[in-house]
Amino acid sequence: METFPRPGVTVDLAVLTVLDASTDPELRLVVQQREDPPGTALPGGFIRERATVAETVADVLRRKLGLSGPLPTPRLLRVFDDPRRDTRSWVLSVAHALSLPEDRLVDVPGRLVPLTATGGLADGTSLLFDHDEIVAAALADVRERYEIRRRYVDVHPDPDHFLAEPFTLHQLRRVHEAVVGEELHKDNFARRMKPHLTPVTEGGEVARASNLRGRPAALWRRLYPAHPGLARRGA
Amino acid sequence: METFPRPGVTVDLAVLTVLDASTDPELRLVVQQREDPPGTALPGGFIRERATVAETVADVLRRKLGLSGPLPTPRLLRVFDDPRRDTRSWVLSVAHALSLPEDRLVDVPGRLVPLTATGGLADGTSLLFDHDEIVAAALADVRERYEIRRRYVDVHPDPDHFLAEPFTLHQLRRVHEAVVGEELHKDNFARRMKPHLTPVTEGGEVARASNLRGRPAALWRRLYPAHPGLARRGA
DNA sequence: GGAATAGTGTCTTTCAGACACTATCTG
DNA sequence: CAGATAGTGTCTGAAAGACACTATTCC
Repeated sequence: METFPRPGVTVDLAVLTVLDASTDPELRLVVQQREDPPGTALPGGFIRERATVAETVADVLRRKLGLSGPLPTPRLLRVFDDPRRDTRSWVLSVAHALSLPEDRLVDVPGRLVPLTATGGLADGTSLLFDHDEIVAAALADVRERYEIRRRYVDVHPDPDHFLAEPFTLHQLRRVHEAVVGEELHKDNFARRMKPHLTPVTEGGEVARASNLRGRPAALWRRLYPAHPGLARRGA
Repeated sequence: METFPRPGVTVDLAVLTVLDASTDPELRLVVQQREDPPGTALPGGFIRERATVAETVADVLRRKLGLSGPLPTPRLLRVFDDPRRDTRSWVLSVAHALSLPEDRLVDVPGRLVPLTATGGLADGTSLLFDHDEIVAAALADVRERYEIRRRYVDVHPDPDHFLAEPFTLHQLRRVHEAVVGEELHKDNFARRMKPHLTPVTEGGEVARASNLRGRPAALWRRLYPAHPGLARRGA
């Protein structure tokens, strides 16, 4: 078997969350400061010897973000392979998107930055390397799974579990709006989601949220544990 | 910057074509014999120093299949990363699918094998490494782009240009049936495709195929050069 | 005319999109 | 009661799926 020069292989993660999911939802991205080339970048790291991509993702989350325990399946975006993407060495990035609920990111080192409609950083700054491209791909990816305007496609109320259960249809709709970046009709949204939700009951009655004003909203749970889209691509 | 052991990185290609597209279409896959581990496998090769994935795909096509010139964009399936997928060394595979019309594969070294409905080889044999998984992913990928039973999704008459122009609606439907593996209604198929086709005219009249029997069918061309799905994922 | 293939009219069902209405809470 | 929020009835338009019919050719 021939031998060839081997590229460095890293995993870069676009970690997305929705802040204030139950009150005033906003999509955010985890970024961190780096020193080696100074600047802001996505968390990432090299694949260790004979490790899988999934193991490397877990490793980056633990070492760079202090996260351990069960994790949602990272979603492959694509391989970033411009030989000049890192000026120091030949490095491929196997870029992934990962969604986490806000409560898992409270003590994370780094910042949770808002995004523009096209996936840029809302403050107008740029990330190191080609990480801006990775973020744009991650935003497109998460929107595709939350986008509800399609038929014959699996609908899931909250594929990435951004919102804690139980929730009202209003809260769920606000989360969807924060992800897809546009407003949705409450009536059509409710009709679409209800087949995939189950009402929370309490003593035979439908449990209701205690609103400050107005009619209390019914509380719901997801019917399914996870969206098929959370599974690894092609697996 | 730290240094880490680096994996070998290969590109493996599931090259698909439709044989006899205009008469009796059948979806086929290119496989080749290997010696190093003896067996049947997909064409593939290592990424050369500071080459991109796209360059490596072109390199594999030229060296392994004798193909050069303009090529359709390969579609990333996923990264196959089981550390035991190649027993000899630690090798990642960046697996791609690529579709080519039959006429570009006439002199290709290797075999054009038919597939089962689930992406296995029709003769029941297995490919080396995890290449059976790659083939299943490639079949799912091409079917997704030919699948016509969806709304709000781009329809393209023949995204991968399996069928030479001009063609009849019957020929086009047979190609779709060969790809998706099920029969389609001719009336609904025609209604769906016509907005994306333009009739071939000859002296002001609609050109027609000279059938052996029955009413001659009108000839059509694609309206668009290529399907958006042919573009690289996330690009 | 008969066989064969091409092509269309149209009915039904489904569902997104939209509007307007009703229901139930607080103060 | 008014104000606010939750939730539903229903109309319209678009398109899939299906059936049956018409059209045009060769023999």
